[in-house]
Amino acid sequence: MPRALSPAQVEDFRERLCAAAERLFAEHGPEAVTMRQLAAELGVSPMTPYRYFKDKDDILAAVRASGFERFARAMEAAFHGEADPVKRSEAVGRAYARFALEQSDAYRLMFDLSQPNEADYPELVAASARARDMLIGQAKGMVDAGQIEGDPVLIAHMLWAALHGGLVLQLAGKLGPTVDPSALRRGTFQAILKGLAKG
Amino acid sequence: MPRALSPAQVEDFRERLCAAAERLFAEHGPEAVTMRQLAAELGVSPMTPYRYFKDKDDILAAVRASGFERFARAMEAAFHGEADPVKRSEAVGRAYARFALEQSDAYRLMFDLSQPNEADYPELVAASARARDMLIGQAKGMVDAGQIEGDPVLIAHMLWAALHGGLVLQLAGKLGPTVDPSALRRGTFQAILKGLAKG
DNA sequence: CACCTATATTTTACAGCGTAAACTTATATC
DNA sequence: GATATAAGTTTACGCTGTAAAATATAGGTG
Repeated sequence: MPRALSPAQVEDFRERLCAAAERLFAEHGPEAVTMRQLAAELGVSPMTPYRYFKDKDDILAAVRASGFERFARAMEAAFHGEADPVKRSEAVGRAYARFALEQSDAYRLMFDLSQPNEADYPELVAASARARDMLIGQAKGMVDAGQIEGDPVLIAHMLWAALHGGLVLQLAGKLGPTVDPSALRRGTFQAILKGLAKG
Repeated sequence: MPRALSPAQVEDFRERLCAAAERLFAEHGPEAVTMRQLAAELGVSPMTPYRYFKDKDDILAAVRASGFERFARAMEAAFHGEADPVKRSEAVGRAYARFALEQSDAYRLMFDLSQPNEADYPELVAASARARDMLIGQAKGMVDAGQIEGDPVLIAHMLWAALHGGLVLQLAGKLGPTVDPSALRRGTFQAILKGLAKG
């Protein structure tokens, strides 16, 4: 079918390849997955993906960006499902943790420290920023509601860092056998909010 | 010089190779560093390292273990430099953050999510546990001093997760331009301790 | 209809990878 | 000094990502 691939066809191929890549990257790690495997998965020759992606790194960036998009969507859904600022913040926090644990492969890829080529991929930057803005808006809601006091941006990052840190230690298997990850998250959240309480 | 390599010679070669590997891994990422480069760095043939390490993964594990060892030493030094439990906890926290930032390449390698082969390398497990025990002991000190209340193990992990999370977000460049990383760490620490304060 | 042209796709090819196996070299023991 | 043995090198193989060349297929034009 040469002569002009429609944008829809291009997008379709990109999505199918990303889906396969996410599954394989998650299962074996990005380094262990070869372009030949990826191509075989879609039933095309090894060089075909290069018409749709610059190179293997570009595929990884696309997979990570799609992860950030689903991540942002999950938190936005939780946000819109609750009206009360405190309940909202709890719901967003739960959505965050649920995403990280249920789609831990995606989460791992998204926050992998050894992949900081981020700046080269605008889509990735945008999707990542969307997730961060979500968290900041949510902290602002709690401050505006008079629940806590302080700079909403700083507070958002405090909660984010604590949540992310706990999840990352859990995923890395560094939590020690007696620590319940869920209790850790709840305890940290409560302690921080109590520490920031107004008055 | 065949016939029997003394343990000291073996250890010497291992250490020299680890030093070179840490530098190169940090600079280019472990995947981008080849065995041939590593060998050339020591002036030996590409296969010589295989007499001292099982394979490339084994070298990475050794580098990470040595990072954890220096990490534990840095915190232990901070611990012994202060007597008061609260000052101690602050000093250990500062030592933690200083290590993560000054030796960020090592820290990155140590906590890289995509390297969970940990269990296969007892040395690595031991060195990692030593760092964790340090943090737990320090939280216990604060609880015993009556400063805060709760399960010391849980509290240690709360502080650890918050600290690690903030550092990891900082190293991944996800903090946003208006957030001062140091203020973030201090704020989180204070909020958690205030939230856990006795009475 | 046939033909040409533009592009999607495949084929081929290459340098470089980790490392197994064969080979070389040099000493410690007899 | 001969020999056994371990350290170190060379060679070789099946991979990898991907550049370049070759092929196949569609639409526009006569």
